Amino acid sequence: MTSPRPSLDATQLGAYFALIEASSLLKHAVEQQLREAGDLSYVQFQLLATLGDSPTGSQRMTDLADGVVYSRSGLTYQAQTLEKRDLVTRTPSSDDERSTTVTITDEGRAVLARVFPGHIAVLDDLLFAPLSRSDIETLADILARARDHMRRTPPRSAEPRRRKKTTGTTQAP
Amino acid sequence: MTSPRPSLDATQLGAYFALIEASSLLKHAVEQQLREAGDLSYVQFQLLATLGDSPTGSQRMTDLADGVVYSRSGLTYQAQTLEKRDLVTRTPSSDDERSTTVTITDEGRAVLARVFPGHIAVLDDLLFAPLSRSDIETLADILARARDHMRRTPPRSAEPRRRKKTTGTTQAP
DNA sequence: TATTGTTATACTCTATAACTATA
DNA sequence: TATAGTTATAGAGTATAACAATA
Repeated sequence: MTSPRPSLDATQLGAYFALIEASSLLKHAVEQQLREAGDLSYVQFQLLATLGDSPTGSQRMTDLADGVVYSRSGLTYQAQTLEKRDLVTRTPSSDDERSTTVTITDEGRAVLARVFPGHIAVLDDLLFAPLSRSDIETLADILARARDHMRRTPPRSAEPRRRKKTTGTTQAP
Repeated sequence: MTSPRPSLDATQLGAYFALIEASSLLKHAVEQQLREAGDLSYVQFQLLATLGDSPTGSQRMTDLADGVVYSRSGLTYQAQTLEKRDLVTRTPSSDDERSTTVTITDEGRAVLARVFPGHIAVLDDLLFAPLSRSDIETLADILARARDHMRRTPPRSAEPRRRKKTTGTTQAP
């Protein structure tokens, strides 16, 4: 199936560790800033930012879950939390009664606006400061390719929630 | 203090998102593999791997915490969990009675060995597959610089646990 | 007094499974 | 029957603060 895997070489190990450590340190710092500036967790920020980016300010739950969160119940939990704070509203979709449309409120946008400057400052200070312009471009290019590949490659067993077209032959146990 | 921060440009945003998303997807996949293959969380794996790498198979709690975990109580919790499973032992340090020395056991090494092949397979399939040799080298270089910078730049307020040398003038409240 | 580590505790987050309702 | 979402629930993980013991 997959060829022999003796081990990783030094370069690969270095890339792996650097990726994990850098993202972990960055996320930690960002989480702290988001908590202080707007009492938001990272996931909550991601949800608000996703909605804020959308032209309508709205998204279906499932689409939100695909982008940000990994389980549906987890998203329900976060959506409830945000709704309690009046940062989003949830309404039944008009076209498909099963769906719920989540919409960012003015207050939600206000929190985003309050949080953004510090957020950017953290990124500038921590991530971009030691990198050249071309470093950043290269980084974006390489990691985007890796990310796109990962999105295309579902974790071995766990089949994707969202089956594009039932290929049919998946008749196993 | 810090100069005006209008916003991030497209490249910066791309690099930031790609970093967060790629690392998040990768970590998720790795966590699943570690859980299935050895019933380990990522932090637990990091702790075991750190100990396994050490020439003596041992580390002081504080040194472990510095490298892997963020709060000391969090490390105590994880160390207890690992000790219950006989994957590590904890003993008072001989030189400094306050310290605890954590040591990986044979069984801990066995779990590591059981988990490694799959771990590497996930990295190969998900992270390295879409990247060229030189991509990987470049990635390692850039992210290592970013990581080192972040380690040197403590989050604005929270002073580092480990004060190198008391600069003295910190005479506040 | 400062440092190392543990404990008690509270809270956030996530996931699984069962359930409802609509398509 | 399949899909969208919620609920109940349980478990893992983390952090804060108070504490004990040693330096």
